[in-house]
This record gives sequence, structure tokens and C-alpha cells, in this order.
Amino acid sequence: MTQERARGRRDPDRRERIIAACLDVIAGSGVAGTSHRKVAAAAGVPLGSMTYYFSGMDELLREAFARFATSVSDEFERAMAAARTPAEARAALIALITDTVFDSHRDLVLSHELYTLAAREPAFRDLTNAWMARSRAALERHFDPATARMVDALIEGLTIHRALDTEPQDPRTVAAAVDRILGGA
Amino acid sequence: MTQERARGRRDPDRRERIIAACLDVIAGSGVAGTSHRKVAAAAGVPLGSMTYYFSGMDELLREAFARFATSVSDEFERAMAAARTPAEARAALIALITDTVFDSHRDLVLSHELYTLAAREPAFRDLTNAWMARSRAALERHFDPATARMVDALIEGLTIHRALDTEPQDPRTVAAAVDRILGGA
DNA sequence: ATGAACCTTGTACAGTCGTACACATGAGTG
DNA sequence: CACTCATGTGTACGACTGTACAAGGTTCAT
Repeated sequence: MTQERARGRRDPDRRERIIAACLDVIAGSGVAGTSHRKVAAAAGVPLGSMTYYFSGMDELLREAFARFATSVSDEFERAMAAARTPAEARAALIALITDTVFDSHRDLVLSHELYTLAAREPAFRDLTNAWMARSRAALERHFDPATARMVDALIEGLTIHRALDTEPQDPRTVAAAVDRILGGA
Repeated sequence: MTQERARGRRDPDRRERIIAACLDVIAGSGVAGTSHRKVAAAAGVPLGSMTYYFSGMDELLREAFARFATSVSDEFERAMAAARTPAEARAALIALITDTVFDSHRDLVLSHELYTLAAREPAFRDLTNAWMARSRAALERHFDPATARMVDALIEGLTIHRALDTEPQDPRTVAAAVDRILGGA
């Protein structure tokens, strides 16, 4: 598998570990509170490794969020691909909104951190674009393109409101909203 | 109007100016890049004024985002209150999504910065809660509570996708999505 | 064994940060 | 006038930042 093990690499996947640690630090302290030193400590590597493996903070953040986006994207694609009938697709969507995605606080925080960067810097917007394109493609396995876009937006909004609201989200309202969006198709 | 003009205030609304400047700095550099010095420079006040008017960075950010949230909230409420018939409400919603809200890049960036803070810190989640509660209340002038929630979420998602997507949003898709959500009411 | 090429690390530097605080300055009161 | 006190400000401090880089290790081909 992962045994390219290039030339004399003493710690072959140190780079990966740094990226993973970077996401942990971001989830805990936000992009604002993320520093080379904190990430190095979290990854268990010396500070010098930071500048060796990454040209700078920007590269580190870009790679970390790229990994995050594709991993969330993968999960979504898998869930939608598993659905075989329209009814299963509907159920998968509702489950995705009410449970899985952002079930962990971590994913919620990381998503928003990424959105925030994407809102300002084009380099990160490329990541969110790719993410959204994959989501739409996954939805188009089951729905027409226009409906796919609507569903994608609805998921986004419901998920955010679920995360940012104090009172819990009513699953029946979620199901009803999905049905209304799908119903018109 | 604003002439409380307490005791010998030499610069009566300096506090307001600092808050406004803070939002500008955040919009331009992000919360991560916002510092007392940058805000002071943007507001045209000496650094010492920062610690004089605000107990610390947290208080400054909280007040700045509180002001931002209520101002966006005000605009939304006004737009919904202006609608007299269901048809007008529908049109107002579509206009809100495709034009007004987040028309300026500034509002988009600030919203996401706030969401990001809210995702991590309860103090900021209070702001987003109040914001969402007001939005729902404004929508309930025209729609039943469940529909209001759905519409609110849909607006959120469509707005975000519009902002973070490269290809432009099709207004007809937006209108169709709104109609589907409203249609089931 | 020799050397080249890469991997790894500790430390140093210049800069920015939040915050504190002693001092100046003005307005209001008597 | 002088007295009081909130308002306003310049500067200094320690902590932390990103980044550079010289020095030391390890691996591999020769």
C-alpha cells in the first residue's frame, strides 16, 4: 500500500502525521490559533520539520483542508452510492442531515473554518468548489441536476442551522423539507 | 438622537467608530488577522484607546459581531415586513437570495467569520441564535412555523452555495426551490 | 570507503501580538 | 480660580509568531 518509502526516509509518513495534527489543532483552536509550534507539538515532531515539509503556513493549511474536504466528500459519495432506490436515497439524505455529517463537533468546526477561508481566498474556494461539485455529482445519481442543486443547498442550510441552533432540530421537519424539495421533481 | 454626550466626552462616539473599524478589519483580514493595532489604525485612534474602551479582544469581537448580526437581521426583517401578500413574500425571498443578502462580499465574509466563532464558542452562538430566531419570526409573518424553518435553512444553503460556487446561480433554480418548499405548506 | 543527496533538528532572528500602566489633558463643579 | 475625576495616550514588556539556516545524521550509489 503506502510503502513507496522513497529514498532513505526515516519517518516515511511524517508529512501525513503533520497534516493530521494540523486538522486537530485547527479543530481545537481555530485557524486563528494555529501555529507551527502547536502543530509540531501535536504531531510530535520538532519545529524544524514544519519548514522542511511545508513551504509555509499557507501550504500547510491548504493541504490540511484539501484532505479534510476530500474525506468528507468521500463519505458523502459513499452514502449516496449505497442507495439503490429513490426511497433509499431519500432515507440516506435525511440520515445524513440528522445524524452523520457534522455529528462530530470537529467536522462542523473544520467546515466553517474552511468556508471562512474560501470566502476570502480563491485558493481555498477551489477546494469548496470541488467539494460541491462532487456532492452534486453524487446526488445526480438519483435526481435531476436542478433537484440535486436544491438538495445540496438544503442539506447545507439544515446542517448549519442544526449546529448553530440551541433548540434541537425536529427530524420530522427535516424529512418534510426533503420531501418537499424532492416532491416537485 | 445620539446626544447622550455623557460627561466631558471629547470624542463621544469613538467607541462606535472602533467597532465599525473592527468590522472593516475583520472583513479585510479575517478574525485571525485582526489586531488591536490594525483596528486602532483603521479607526484613527491611538492604541491606548483599545484597552480603554474594551476590556480585551473578546469584548471587542463580541460587540462588533453583535452589531453586525442585528444590522443584517434588521434588513431581513424589514424586507419581510414590507411584503403584504404571499406572492410578495415569495418574491421578497427570491430577491433576498439572489441579490440583496451577501450582495456585498463584506457581509458574506463577516457572516462566515461569525459562524466559525459560533461553532466553537457559546458566547458567539448566542448571537447566531438570536439572529436565527429573528429570521424565523419574520418568516412566520407569512408562513407556518415549520415552513418558516425550512425556508430559513434553504436561504442559508442557497446563499452559501451562491457565494462559494464559481459558476453563477440560476435564478430559476432558486425560484423553483422556494416554490417547492412553499408549495407543500 | 568516499561522496553526494537527502533527511532532521536546534536555535536564532526580527517582527507582531495583547495588555498594562504611568502620565497628560481636558471638562465639570465648587 | 483650583480641585476632581473621567477621558485619552505613548510606551514598555513578555510572550508568541513565521521563517531561515547552519550543523549533524542517515541512506544509497559508487
